[in-house]
Amino acid sequence: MARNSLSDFGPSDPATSADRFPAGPSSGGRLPEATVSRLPVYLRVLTGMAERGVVTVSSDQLASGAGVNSAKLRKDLSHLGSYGIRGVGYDVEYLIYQVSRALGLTQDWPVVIVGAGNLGRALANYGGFATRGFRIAALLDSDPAIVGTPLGRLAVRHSDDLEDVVARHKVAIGAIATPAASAQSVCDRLVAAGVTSILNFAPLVLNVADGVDVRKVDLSIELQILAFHAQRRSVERNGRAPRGALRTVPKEAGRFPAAAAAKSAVEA
Amino acid sequence: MARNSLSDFGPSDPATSADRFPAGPSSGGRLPEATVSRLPVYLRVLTGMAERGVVTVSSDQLASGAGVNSAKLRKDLSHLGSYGIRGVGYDVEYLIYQVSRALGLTQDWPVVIVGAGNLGRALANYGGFATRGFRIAALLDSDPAIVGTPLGRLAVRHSDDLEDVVARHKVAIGAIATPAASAQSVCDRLVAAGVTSILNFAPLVLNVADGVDVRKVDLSIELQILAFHAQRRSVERNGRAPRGALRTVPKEAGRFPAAAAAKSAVEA
DNA sequence: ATCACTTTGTGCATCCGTTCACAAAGGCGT
DNA sequence: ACGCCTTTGTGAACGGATGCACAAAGTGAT
Repeated sequence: MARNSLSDFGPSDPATSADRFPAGPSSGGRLPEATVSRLPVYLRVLTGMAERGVVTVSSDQLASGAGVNSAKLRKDLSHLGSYGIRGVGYDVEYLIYQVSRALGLTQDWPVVIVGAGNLGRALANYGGFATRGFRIAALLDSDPAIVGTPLGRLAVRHSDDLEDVVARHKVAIGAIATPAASAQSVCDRLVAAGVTSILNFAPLVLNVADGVDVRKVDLSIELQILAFHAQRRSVERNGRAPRGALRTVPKEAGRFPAAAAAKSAVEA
Repeated sequence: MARNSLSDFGPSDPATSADRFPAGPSSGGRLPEATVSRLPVYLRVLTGMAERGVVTVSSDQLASGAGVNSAKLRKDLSHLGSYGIRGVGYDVEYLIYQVSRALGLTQDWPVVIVGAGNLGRALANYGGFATRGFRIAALLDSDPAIVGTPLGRLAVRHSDDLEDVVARHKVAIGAIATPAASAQSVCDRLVAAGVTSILNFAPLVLNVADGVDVRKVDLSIELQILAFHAQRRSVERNGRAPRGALRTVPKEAGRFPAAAAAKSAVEA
Protein backbone atom coordinates (compact mmCIF):
# COMPACT_ATOMS: atom_id res chain seq x y z
CA MET A 1 0.00 0.00 0.00
CA ALA A 2 3.01 2.21 -0.54
CA ARG A 3 1.59 4.89 -2.80
CA ASN A 4 -1.79 3.51 -3.59
CA SER A 5 -3.18 1.02 -6.01
CA LEU A 6 0.12 -0.47 -7.08
CA SER A 7 0.15 -3.90 -5.56
CA ASP A 8 1.98 -3.76 -2.24
CA PHE A 9 5.66 -4.39 -1.98
CA GLY A 10 5.91 -6.14 1.35
CA PRO A 11 7.35 -4.57 4.46
CA SER A 12 10.92 -3.75 3.52
CA ASP A 13 10.22 -1.90 0.29
CA PRO A 14 13.36 0.22 -0.03
CA ALA A 15 11.59 3.44 -0.95
CA THR A 16 11.65 3.32 -4.70
CA SER A 17 14.40 5.91 -5.19
CA ALA A 18 12.03 8.09 -7.18
CA ASP A 19 10.31 8.54 -3.82
CA ARG A 20 13.12 10.31 -2.09
CA PHE A 21 13.21 13.34 -4.21
CA PRO A 22 11.58 16.72 -3.72
CA ALA A 23 9.57 16.85 -6.90
CA GLY A 24 8.35 13.32 -6.46
CA PRO A 25 5.52 11.54 -4.79
CA SER A 26 2.14 12.11 -3.28
CA SER A 27 0.76 13.49 -6.52
CA GLY A 28 -0.65 10.37 -8.11
CA GLY A 29 -1.98 8.73 -4.96
CA ARG A 30 -5.60 9.09 -3.97
CA LEU A 31 -5.84 10.17 -0.39
CA PRO A 32 -8.66 8.77 1.73
CA GLU A 33 -11.24 11.43 2.38
CA ALA A 34 -10.81 11.10 6.13
CA THR A 35 -7.13 11.79 5.76
CA VAL A 36 -7.74 14.85 3.62
CA SER A 37 -9.97 16.30 6.30
CA ARG A 38 -7.26 15.92 8.92
CA LEU A 39 -4.29 17.20 6.97
CA PRO A 40 -5.27 20.84 7.49
CA VAL A 41 -5.27 20.25 11.22
CA TYR A 42 -1.82 18.76 11.13
CA LEU A 43 -0.71 21.64 9.01
CA ARG A 44 -1.95 24.13 11.55
CA VAL A 45 -0.20 22.41 14.42
CA LEU A 46 2.97 22.13 12.39
CA THR A 47 3.06 25.80 11.46
CA GLY A 48 2.56 26.67 15.10
CA MET A 49 5.52 24.52 15.98
CA ALA A 50 7.64 25.99 13.22
CA GLU A 51 6.89 29.45 14.55
CA ARG A 52 8.03 28.38 17.97
CA GLY A 53 11.27 27.13 16.43
CA VAL A 54 10.61 23.43 16.72
CA VAL A 55 12.74 21.57 14.20
CA THR A 56 11.76 17.95 14.63
CA VAL A 57 8.55 16.37 15.82
CA SER A 58 7.55 12.82 16.62
CA SER A 59 4.24 11.31 15.61
CA ASP A 60 3.23 11.21 19.27
CA GLN A 61 3.83 14.92 19.79
CA LEU A 62 2.15 15.93 16.60
CA ALA A 63 -0.77 13.61 17.19
CA SER A 64 -1.41 14.91 20.66
CA GLY A 65 -1.22 18.47 19.38
CA ALA A 66 -3.79 17.63 16.75
CA GLY A 67 -5.95 15.66 19.11
CA VAL A 68 -5.72 12.33 17.32
CA ASN A 69 -4.29 8.90 17.83
CA SER A 70 -0.65 8.63 16.79
CA ALA A 71 -1.15 5.53 14.68
CA LYS A 72 -3.79 7.37 12.73
CA LEU A 73 -1.47 10.27 12.23
CA ARG A 74 1.31 8.04 10.96
CA LYS A 75 -1.01 6.26 8.61
CA ASP A 76 -2.31 9.56 7.31
CA LEU A 77 1.20 10.83 6.66
CA SER A 78 2.26 7.57 5.13
CA HIS A 79 -0.25 8.18 2.38
CA LEU A 80 1.79 11.17 1.29
CA GLY A 81 5.05 9.27 1.19
CA SER A 82 7.69 8.18 3.62
CA TYR A 83 8.91 11.40 5.15
CA GLY A 84 9.75 10.42 8.70
CA ILE A 85 13.00 9.14 10.12
CA ARG A 86 12.74 6.14 12.38
CA GLY A 87 14.02 6.81 15.82
CA VAL A 88 13.79 10.56 15.27
CA GLY A 89 10.50 11.82 13.91
CA TYR A 90 9.60 14.27 11.19
CA ASP A 91 11.37 17.39 10.07
CA VAL A 92 8.83 20.12 10.70
CA GLU A 93 9.59 22.38 7.73
CA TYR A 94 9.78 19.53 5.33
CA LEU A 95 6.54 18.04 6.52
CA ILE A 96 4.82 21.40 6.24
CA TYR A 97 5.96 21.54 2.68
CA GLN A 98 4.78 18.04 1.86
CA VAL A 99 1.39 18.45 3.48
CA SER A 100 0.89 21.79 1.77
CA ARG A 101 1.73 20.26 -1.53
CA ALA A 102 -0.60 17.33 -1.03
CA LEU A 103 -3.43 19.74 -0.26
CA GLY A 104 -2.70 21.89 -3.27
CA LEU A 105 -1.65 24.88 -1.19
CA THR A 106 1.55 25.56 -3.05
CA GLN A 107 -0.48 27.61 -5.44
CA ASP A 108 -2.73 30.59 -5.07
CA TRP A 109 -6.47 30.09 -4.79
CA PRO A 110 -8.53 33.16 -5.56
CA VAL A 111 -11.82 33.09 -3.66
CA VAL A 112 -14.92 35.13 -4.23
CA ILE A 113 -17.18 35.82 -1.25
CA VAL A 114 -20.82 36.53 -2.00
CA GLY A 115 -22.68 38.31 0.76
CA ALA A 116 -21.14 41.10 2.78
CA GLY A 117 -23.22 40.89 5.91
CA ASN A 118 -21.62 40.16 9.24
CA LEU A 119 -20.58 36.74 8.13
CA GLY A 120 -19.13 37.82 4.81
CA ARG A 121 -17.19 40.54 6.55
CA ALA A 122 -15.99 38.09 9.18
CA LEU A 123 -14.67 35.90 6.41
CA ALA A 124 -13.01 38.79 4.65
CA ASN A 125 -11.27 39.85 7.83
CA TYR A 126 -10.27 36.36 8.74
CA GLY A 127 -6.52 36.26 9.05
CA GLY A 128 -5.93 32.60 8.31
CA PHE A 129 -7.17 33.33 4.83
CA ALA A 130 -4.21 34.86 3.11
CA THR A 131 -1.63 32.96 5.08
CA ARG A 132 -2.45 29.67 3.48
CA GLY A 133 -2.70 30.34 -0.21
CA PHE A 134 -6.18 31.79 -0.35
CA ARG A 135 -6.68 35.25 -1.71
CA ILE A 136 -9.94 37.11 -1.74
CA ALA A 137 -10.62 38.15 -5.30
CA ALA A 138 -13.76 40.07 -4.44
CA LEU A 139 -16.48 40.55 -1.88
CA LEU A 140 -19.90 40.92 -3.47
CA ASP A 141 -23.27 42.05 -2.21
CA SER A 142 -26.54 42.97 -3.83
CA ASP A 143 -27.49 45.68 -1.35
CA PRO A 144 -26.63 49.07 -2.90
CA ALA A 145 -26.26 50.50 0.60
CA ILE A 146 -23.35 48.16 1.25
CA VAL A 147 -21.71 48.22 -2.16
CA GLY A 148 -18.67 50.44 -2.05
CA THR A 149 -17.93 49.92 1.62
CA PRO A 150 -14.19 49.49 2.00
CA LEU A 151 -13.05 46.27 3.59
CA GLY A 152 -9.42 45.54 4.13
CA ARG A 153 -7.60 46.04 0.84
CA LEU A 154 -10.74 45.99 -1.24
CA ALA A 155 -14.24 47.41 -1.46
CA VAL A 156 -17.54 45.58 -1.64
CA ARG A 157 -18.64 45.22 -5.24
CA HIS A 158 -22.09 44.61 -6.65
CA SER A 159 -23.25 41.07 -7.23
CA ASP A 160 -23.81 41.87 -10.87
CA ASP A 161 -20.04 41.69 -11.26
CA LEU A 162 -19.97 38.06 -10.22
CA GLU A 163 -19.38 36.57 -13.65
CA ASP A 164 -16.83 39.20 -14.48
CA VAL A 165 -14.87 38.68 -11.28
CA VAL A 166 -14.84 34.92 -11.68
CA ALA A 167 -13.59 35.11 -15.24
CA ARG A 168 -11.05 37.84 -14.70
CA HIS A 169 -9.48 36.34 -11.57
CA LYS A 170 -9.89 32.71 -12.64
CA VAL A 171 -11.78 32.05 -9.43
CA ALA A 172 -12.26 28.38 -8.66
CA ILE A 173 -13.67 28.68 -5.15
CA GLY A 174 -16.75 30.60 -4.07
CA ALA A 175 -18.05 31.21 -0.58
CA ILE A 176 -21.77 31.85 -0.18
CA ALA A 177 -22.58 34.00 2.82
CA THR A 178 -25.95 35.30 1.71
CA PRO A 179 -29.34 34.76 3.32
CA ALA A 180 -30.86 31.38 2.55
CA ALA A 181 -33.36 32.88 0.13
CA SER A 182 -30.77 33.95 -2.41
CA ALA A 183 -28.20 31.24 -1.85
CA GLN A 184 -29.39 28.82 -4.51
CA SER A 185 -29.47 31.41 -7.25
CA VAL A 186 -26.05 32.72 -6.28
CA CYS A 187 -24.83 29.15 -6.36
CA ASP A 188 -26.26 28.63 -9.83
CA ARG A 189 -24.56 31.73 -11.10
CA LEU A 190 -21.24 30.72 -9.60
CA VAL A 191 -21.43 27.30 -11.19
CA ALA A 192 -22.49 28.74 -14.53
CA ALA A 193 -19.52 31.07 -14.37
CA GLY A 194 -17.19 28.12 -13.92
CA VAL A 195 -16.71 27.82 -10.16
CA THR A 196 -16.47 24.18 -9.16
CA SER A 197 -15.84 24.42 -5.43
CA ILE A 198 -18.34 26.05 -3.15
CA LEU A 199 -18.30 26.74 0.54
CA ASN A 200 -21.85 27.27 1.67
CA PHE A 201 -22.66 29.16 4.85
CA ALA A 202 -26.33 29.60 4.11
CA PRO A 203 -28.64 27.33 6.06
CA LEU A 204 -30.02 25.24 3.24
CA VAL A 205 -29.05 22.32 1.07
CA LEU A 206 -27.71 23.49 -2.28
CA ASN A 207 -28.54 21.68 -5.48
CA VAL A 208 -25.63 21.42 -7.88
CA ALA A 209 -24.69 19.44 -10.94
CA ASP A 210 -22.27 16.55 -10.66
CA GLY A 211 -18.68 17.58 -10.64
CA VAL A 212 -19.25 20.57 -8.39
CA ASP A 213 -17.94 20.20 -4.89
CA VAL A 214 -20.00 21.77 -2.12
CA ARG A 215 -19.03 21.89 1.51
CA LYS A 216 -21.32 23.39 4.07
CA VAL A 217 -20.51 25.22 7.24
CA ASP A 218 -23.63 25.25 9.27
CA LEU A 219 -23.64 26.64 12.73
CA SER A 220 -27.16 25.58 13.44
CA ILE A 221 -26.40 21.97 12.60
CA GLU A 222 -23.37 21.99 14.85
CA LEU A 223 -25.42 23.39 17.69
CA GLN A 224 -28.04 20.72 17.23
CA ILE A 225 -25.42 18.00 17.36
CA LEU A 226 -24.06 19.53 20.55
CA ALA A 227 -27.55 19.68 21.98
CA PHE A 228 -28.02 16.02 21.27
CA HIS A 229 -24.92 15.05 23.18
CA ALA A 230 -25.64 17.44 25.99
CA GLN A 231 -29.07 15.93 26.33
CA ARG A 232 -27.71 12.41 26.22
CA ARG A 233 -25.19 13.18 28.94
CA SER A 234 -27.75 14.76 31.16
CA VAL A 235 -30.26 11.96 30.66
CA GLU A 236 -27.53 9.52 31.59
CA ARG A 237 -26.48 11.27 34.75
CA ASN A 238 -29.78 12.42 36.19
CA GLY A 239 -32.88 10.33 35.93
CA ARG A 240 -34.33 12.02 32.93
CA ALA A 241 -34.95 15.59 31.94
CA PRO A 242 -32.05 18.02 31.88
CA ARG A 243 -32.31 21.71 32.65
CA GLY A 244 -34.53 24.50 31.48
CA ALA A 245 -38.25 24.47 30.80
CA LEU A 246 -39.87 22.44 28.09
CA ARG A 247 -40.48 24.35 24.96
CA THR A 248 -43.84 24.24 23.32
CA VAL A 249 -43.80 21.49 20.77
CA PRO A 250 -44.16 22.48 17.09
CA LYS A 251 -47.82 22.82 16.19
CA GLU A 252 -49.88 20.36 18.15
CA ALA A 253 -47.77 17.24 18.09
CA GLY A 254 -48.13 14.76 20.87
CA ARG A 255 -51.53 13.47 19.92
CA PHE A 256 -50.34 11.30 17.07
CA PRO A 257 -50.85 7.61 17.50
CA ALA A 258 -48.76 7.57 14.32
CA ALA A 259 -50.89 5.49 12.00
CA ALA A 260 -54.22 7.15 12.76
CA ALA A 261 -52.85 10.66 12.62
CA ALA A 262 -51.05 10.25 9.34
CA LYS A 263 -54.04 8.56 7.83
CA SER A 264 -56.24 11.53 8.53
CA ALA A 265 -53.52 13.84 7.27
CA VAL A 266 -53.04 12.29 3.88
CA GLU A 267 -55.20 14.92 2.34
CA ALA A 268 -56.38 18.10 4.01
CA MET B 1 -31.86 -4.22 15.26
CA ALA B 2 -35.20 -2.75 16.24
CA ARG B 3 -34.21 -0.31 18.94
CA ASN B 4 -30.61 -1.16 19.33
CA SER B 5 -28.62 -3.80 21.09
CA LEU B 6 -31.47 -6.15 21.89
CA SER B 7 -30.86 -9.15 19.71
CA ASP B 8 -32.81 -8.80 16.51
CA PHE B 9 -36.32 -10.05 16.17
CA GLY B 10 -36.39 -11.15 12.59
CA PRO B 11 -38.26 -9.27 9.90
CA SER B 12 -41.85 -9.23 11.10
CA ASP B 13 -41.34 -7.84 14.57
CA PRO B 14 -44.75 -6.32 15.29
CA ALA B 15 -43.62 -2.97 16.68
CA THR B 16 -43.51 -3.63 20.37
CA SER B 17 -46.71 -1.78 21.29
CA ALA B 18 -44.78 0.45 23.69
CA ASP B 19 -43.39 1.90 20.49
CA ARG B 20 -46.55 3.39 19.21
CA PHE B 21 -47.12 5.97 21.81
CA PRO B 22 -46.11 9.62 21.92
CA ALA B 23 -44.08 9.56 25.09
CA GLY B 24 -42.34 6.39 24.07
CA PRO B 25 -39.28 5.45 22.12
CA SER B 26 -36.10 6.96 20.79
CA SER B 27 -34.93 7.93 24.24
CA GLY B 28 -33.09 4.83 25.34
CA GLY B 29 -31.58 3.90 22.00
CA ARG B 30 -28.11 5.10 21.14
CA LEU B 31 -28.10 6.79 17.79
CA PRO B 32 -25.11 6.23 15.52
CA GLU B 33 -23.01 9.35 15.30
CA ALA B 34 -23.42 9.53 11.54
CA THR B 35 -27.16 9.55 11.99
CA VAL B 36 -27.03 12.31 14.57
CA SER B 37 -25.09 14.49 12.19
CA ARG B 38 -27.73 14.08 9.51
CA LEU B 39 -30.85 14.56 11.59
CA PRO B 40 -30.47 18.34 11.67
CA VAL B 41 -30.43 18.36 7.89
CA TYR B 42 -33.61 16.33 7.69
CA LEU B 43 -35.14 18.62 10.22
CA ARG B 44 -34.34 21.65 8.13
CA VAL B 45 -35.84 20.15 5.00
CA LEU B 46 -38.89 19.03 6.93
CA THR B 47 -39.57 22.44 8.42
CA GLY B 48 -39.24 23.95 4.97
CA MET B 49 -41.85 21.51 3.74
CA ALA B 50 -44.14 22.16 6.67
CA GLU B 51 -43.99 25.88 5.91
CA ARG B 52 -45.01 25.18 2.36
CA GLY B 53 -47.96 23.20 3.64
CA VAL B 54 -46.72 19.74 2.79
CA VAL B 55 -48.46 17.18 4.96
CA THR B 56 -46.92 13.88 3.98
CA VAL B 57 -43.51 13.06 2.57
CA SER B 58 -41.95 9.89 1.24
CA SER B 59 -38.43 8.80 2.03
CA ASP B 60 -37.49 9.43 -1.58
CA GLN B 61 -38.68 13.01 -1.52
CA LEU B 62 -37.14 13.80 1.82
CA ALA B 63 -33.90 12.09 0.89
CA SER B 64 -33.51 14.00 -2.31
CA GLY B 65 -34.27 17.24 -0.50
CA ALA B 66 -31.57 16.43 2.00
CA GLY B 67 -29.16 15.22 -0.61
CA VAL B 68 -28.80 11.67 0.65
CA ASN B 69 -29.65 8.17 -0.42
CA SER B 70 -33.20 7.15 0.51
CA ALA B 71 -32.16 3.88 2.10
CA LYS B 72 -29.84 5.79 4.36
CA LEU B 73 -32.59 8.17 5.28
CA ARG B 74 -34.96 5.35 6.15
CA LYS B 75 -32.32 3.61 8.21
CA ASP B 76 -31.57 6.85 10.03
CA LEU B 77 -35.22 7.41 10.84
CA SER B 78 -35.72 3.80 11.82
CA HIS B 79 -33.30 4.41 14.68
CA LEU B 80 -35.80 6.81 16.18
CA GLY B 81 -38.68 4.42 15.97
CA SER B 82 -41.13 3.30 13.36
CA TYR B 83 -42.89 6.47 12.34
CA GLY B 84 -43.58 5.93 8.67
CA ILE B 85 -46.60 4.37 7.02
CA ARG B 86 -45.90 1.84 4.34
CA GLY B 87 -47.37 2.82 1.03
CA VAL B 88 -47.72 6.43 2.17
CA GLY B 89 -44.66 8.00 3.73
CA TYR B 90 -44.13 10.09 6.82
CA ASP B 91 -46.37 12.68 8.41
CA VAL B 92 -44.31 15.86 8.22
CA GLU B 93 -45.39 17.48 11.49
CA TYR B 94 -45.10 14.29 13.43
CA LEU B 95 -41.67 13.54 12.03
CA ILE B 96 -40.51 17.05 12.86
CA TYR B 97 -41.60 16.45 16.40
CA GLN B 98 -39.86 13.11 16.67
CA VAL B 99 -36.61 14.32 15.17
CA SER B 100 -36.65 17.38 17.39
CA ARG B 101 -37.18 15.24 20.39
CA ALA B 102 -34.40 12.85 19.47
CA LEU B 103 -32.03 15.77 19.12
CA GLY B 104 -33.06 17.28 22.41
CA LEU B 105 -34.61 20.35 20.83
CA THR B 106 -37.86 20.20 22.73
CA GLN B 107 -36.17 22.14 25.45
CA ASP B 108 -34.46 25.49 25.57
CA TRP B 109 -30.70 25.67 25.25
CA PRO B 110 -29.19 28.90 26.51
CA VAL B 111 -25.97 29.67 24.67
CA VAL B 112 -23.24 32.09 25.58
CA ILE B 113 -21.17 33.60 22.78
CA VAL B 114 -17.70 34.78 23.67
CA GLY B 115 -16.18 37.25 21.26
CA ALA B 116 -18.20 40.02 19.66
CA GLY B 117 -16.14 40.64 16.56
CA ASN B 118 -17.64 40.19 13.14
CA LEU B 119 -18.10 36.52 13.69
CA GLY B 120 -19.67 36.81 17.12
CA ARG B 121 -22.07 39.41 15.81
CA ALA B 122 -22.87 37.24 12.80
CA LEU B 123 -23.76 34.46 15.21
CA ALA B 124 -25.86 36.71 17.36
CA ASN B 125 -27.80 37.95 14.36
CA TYR B 126 -28.19 34.51 12.89
CA GLY B 127 -31.88 33.83 12.51
CA GLY B 128 -31.85 30.06 12.68
CA PHE B 129 -30.68 30.43 16.25
CA ALA B 130 -33.83 31.16 18.14
CA THR B 131 -36.10 29.19 15.89
CA ARG B 132 -34.74 25.87 16.96
CA GLY B 133 -34.50 26.00 20.71
CA PHE B 134 -31.32 27.97 21.10
CA ARG B 135 -31.40 31.21 23.00
CA ILE B 136 -28.51 33.58 23.36
CA ALA B 137 -27.96 34.14 27.06
CA ALA B 138 -25.21 36.68 26.54
CA LEU B 139 -22.65 37.99 24.13
CA LEU B 140 -19.32 38.69 25.78
CA ASP B 141 -16.20 40.54 24.77
CA SER B 142 -13.11 41.75 26.55
CA ASP B 143 -12.65 44.91 24.52
CA PRO B 144 -14.05 47.85 26.57
CA ALA B 145 -14.71 49.71 23.32
CA ILE B 146 -17.18 47.03 22.28
CA VAL B 147 -18.76 46.30 25.65
CA GLY B 148 -22.12 47.97 25.85
CA THR B 149 -22.81 47.92 22.11
CA PRO B 150 -26.43 46.94 21.65
CA LEU B 151 -27.04 43.85 19.56
CA GLY B 152 -30.53 42.64 18.90
CA ARG B 153 -32.33 42.31 22.18
CA LEU B 154 -29.20 42.44 24.26
CA ALA B 155 -26.00 44.37 24.74
CA VAL B 156 -22.46 43.11 24.68
CA ARG B 157 -21.25 42.41 28.18
CA HIS B 158 -17.75 42.17 29.53
CA SER B 159 -16.00 38.81 29.56
CA ASP B 160 -15.53 39.14 33.30
CA ASP B 161 -19.21 38.26 33.62
CA LEU B 162 -18.68 34.87 32.02
CA GLU B 163 -18.96 32.79 35.16
CA ASP B 164 -21.91 34.80 36.36
CA VAL B 165 -23.81 34.45 33.10
CA VAL B 166 -23.19 30.72 32.90
CA ALA B 167 -24.40 30.15 36.43
CA ARG B 168 -27.39 32.46 36.30
CA HIS B 169 -28.72 31.21 32.95
CA LYS B 170 -27.68 27.61 33.44
CA VAL B 171 -25.75 27.76 30.20
CA ALA B 172 -24.67 24.39 28.88
CA ILE B 173 -23.38 25.45 25.47
CA GLY B 174 -20.68 27.99 24.75
CA ALA B 175 -19.54 29.36 21.41
CA ILE B 176 -15.99 30.66 21.17
CA ALA B 177 -15.58 33.35 18.54
CA THR B 178 -12.47 35.02 19.88
CA PRO B 179 -9.06 35.30 18.26
CA ALA B 180 -6.99 32.14 18.53
CA ALA B 181 -4.74 33.63 21.18
CA SER B 182 -7.45 33.86 23.82
CA ALA B 183 -9.55 30.88 22.80
CA GLN B 184 -7.93 28.30 25.08
CA SER B 185 -8.25 30.42 28.18
CA VAL B 186 -11.84 31.27 27.37
CA CYS B 187 -12.47 27.59 26.89
CA ASP B 188 -10.91 26.77 30.25
CA ARG B 189 -13.09 29.34 31.95
CA LEU B 190 -16.22 28.01 30.28
CA VAL B 191 -15.43 24.48 31.32
CA ALA B 192 -14.58 25.55 34.85
CA ALA B 193 -17.91 27.35 35.02
CA GLY B 194 -19.73 24.16 34.09
CA VAL B 195 -20.18 24.35 30.33
CA THR B 196 -19.81 20.92 28.78
CA SER B 197 -20.53 21.62 25.13
CA ILE B 198 -18.38 23.98 23.16
CA LEU B 199 -18.57 25.22 19.62
CA ASN B 200 -15.17 26.49 18.62
CA PHE B 201 -14.73 28.97 15.80
CA ALA B 202 -11.17 29.90 16.65
CA PRO B 203 -8.53 28.37 14.43
CA LEU B 204 -6.80 26.12 16.89
CA VAL B 205 -7.24 22.77 18.57
CA LEU B 206 -8.72 23.18 22.03
CA ASN B 207 -7.56 21.07 24.94
CA VAL B 208 -10.37 19.95 27.21
CA ALA B 209 -10.92 17.40 29.92
CA ASP B 210 -12.83 14.22 29.18
CA GLY B 211 -16.56 14.64 29.27
CA VAL B 212 -16.50 17.98 27.50
CA ASP B 213 -17.78 17.95 23.97
CA VAL B 214 -16.03 20.24 21.51
CA ARG B 215 -17.05 20.77 17.92
CA LYS B 216 -15.07 23.00 15.66
CA VAL B 217 -16.21 25.15 12.79
CA ASP B 218 -13.17 26.05 10.84
CA LEU B 219 -13.43 27.93 7.63
CA SER B 220 -9.80 27.61 6.83
CA ILE B 221 -9.93 23.84 7.06
CA GLU B 222 -12.94 23.70 4.80
CA LEU B 223 -11.20 25.84 2.25
CA GLN B 224 -8.17 23.60 2.32
CA ILE B 225 -10.30 20.55 1.73
CA LEU B 226 -11.95 22.29 -1.20
CA ALA B 227 -8.55 23.24 -2.55
CA PHE B 228 -7.47 19.64 -2.41
CA HIS B 229 -10.40 18.47 -4.47
CA ALA B 230 -10.13 21.35 -6.87
CA GLN B 231 -6.49 20.51 -7.40
CA ARG B 232 -7.25 16.85 -7.87
CA ARG B 233 -9.89 17.58 -10.46
CA SER B 234 -7.67 19.89 -12.38
CA VAL B 235 -4.72 17.52 -12.32
CA GLU B 236 -7.00 14.81 -13.63
CA ARG B 237 -8.37 16.84 -16.50
CA ASN B 238 -5.32 18.70 -17.67
CA GLY B 239 -1.92 17.16 -17.72
CA ARG B 240 -0.68 18.59 -14.48
CA ALA B 241 -0.63 22.01 -12.91
CA PRO B 242 -3.92 23.88 -12.51
CA ARG B 243 -4.29 27.61 -12.63
CA GLY B 244 -2.57 30.54 -10.99
CA ALA B 245 1.10 31.07 -10.31
CA LEU B 246 3.07 28.94 -7.93
CA ARG B 247 3.38 30.40 -4.52
CA THR B 248 6.73 30.63 -2.87
CA VAL B 249 7.13 27.55 -0.82
CA PRO B 250 7.32 27.93 2.99
CA LYS B 251 10.89 28.77 4.00
CA GLU B 252 13.33 27.02 1.70
CA ALA B 253 11.81 23.60 1.26
CA GLY B 254 12.68 21.69 -1.85
CA ARG B 255 16.24 20.95 -0.93
CA PHE B 256 15.42 18.13 1.47
CA PRO B 257 16.65 14.71 0.48
CA ALA B 258 14.57 13.74 3.52
CA ALA B 259 17.07 11.76 5.58
CA ALA B 260 20.01 14.07 5.16
CA ALA B 261 17.99 17.22 5.80
CA ALA B 262 16.41 15.99 8.99
CA LYS B 263 19.66 14.62 10.21
CA SER B 264 21.31 18.01 9.98
CA ALA B 265 18.26 19.60 11.53
CA VAL B 266 18.09 17.51 14.65
CA GLU B 267 19.90 20.15 16.54
CA ALA B 268 20.66 23.64 15.27
C1' DA C 1 -62.78 -9.39 -0.62
C1' DT C 2 -59.21 -9.37 -3.57
C1' DC C 3 -55.54 -7.64 -6.27
C1' DA C 4 -52.25 -4.30 -7.86
C1' DC C 5 -49.44 -0.73 -6.41
C1' DT C 6 -46.63 2.06 -3.31
C1' DT C 7 -43.44 2.66 0.23
C1' DT C 8 -41.39 1.40 4.59
C1' DG C 9 -38.08 -1.17 7.41
C1' DT C 10 -34.13 -4.11 7.38
C1' DG C 11 -30.96 -8.35 6.39
C1' DC C 12 -26.89 -8.68 4.13
C1' DA C 13 -22.72 -7.81 1.67
C1' DT C 14 -19.32 -4.51 1.15
C1' DC C 15 -16.41 -0.76 1.99
C1' DC C 16 -13.96 2.59 4.61
C1' DG C 17 -11.74 4.05 8.70
C1' DT C 18 -9.65 3.09 13.20
C1' DT C 19 -6.60 0.95 16.26
C1' DC C 20 -3.37 -2.45 17.91
C1' DA C 21 0.85 -4.26 17.86
C1' DC C 22 5.18 -5.28 15.89
C1' DA C 23 9.05 -5.75 12.68
C1' DA C 24 12.23 -2.85 10.37
C1' DA C 25 15.01 1.31 10.42
C1' DG C 26 17.69 4.45 12.13
C1' DG C 27 20.35 7.14 15.94
C1' DC C 28 23.46 7.06 19.90
C1' DG C 29 26.51 5.64 23.52
C1' DT C 30 30.10 2.70 24.81
C1' DA D 1 31.67 -2.24 15.75
C1' DC D 2 27.95 -3.50 18.38
C1' DG D 3 23.87 -3.52 20.91
C1' DC D 4 20.23 -0.64 23.04
C1' DC D 5 16.74 2.55 22.52
C1' DT D 6 13.41 5.26 20.03
C1' DT D 7 10.17 5.89 16.52
C1' DT D 8 8.32 4.98 12.00
C1' DG D 9 5.48 2.43 8.69
C1' DT D 10 2.16 -1.07 8.05
C1' DG D 11 -0.20 -5.81 8.34
C1' DA D 12 -4.23 -7.36 10.26
C1' DA D 13 -8.40 -7.47 13.07
C1' DC D 14 -12.24 -4.97 13.99
C1' DG D 15 -16.28 -1.94 13.98
C1' DG D 16 -19.27 1.19 11.90
C1' DA D 17 -21.50 3.10 7.84
C1' DT D 18 -23.40 2.56 3.24
C1' DG D 19 -26.42 0.91 -0.21
C1' DC D 20 -28.84 -2.88 -2.54
C1' DA D 21 -32.66 -5.40 -2.80
C1' DC D 22 -36.69 -7.48 -0.97
C1' DA D 23 -40.37 -9.02 2.15
C1' DA D 24 -43.90 -7.01 4.87
C1' DA D 25 -47.34 -3.59 5.44
C1' DG D 26 -50.15 -0.51 4.12
C1' DT D 27 -53.55 2.06 0.43
C1' DG D 28 -57.01 2.22 -3.01
C1' DA D 29 -59.69 0.56 -6.85
C1' DT D 30 -62.72 -2.80 -8.61
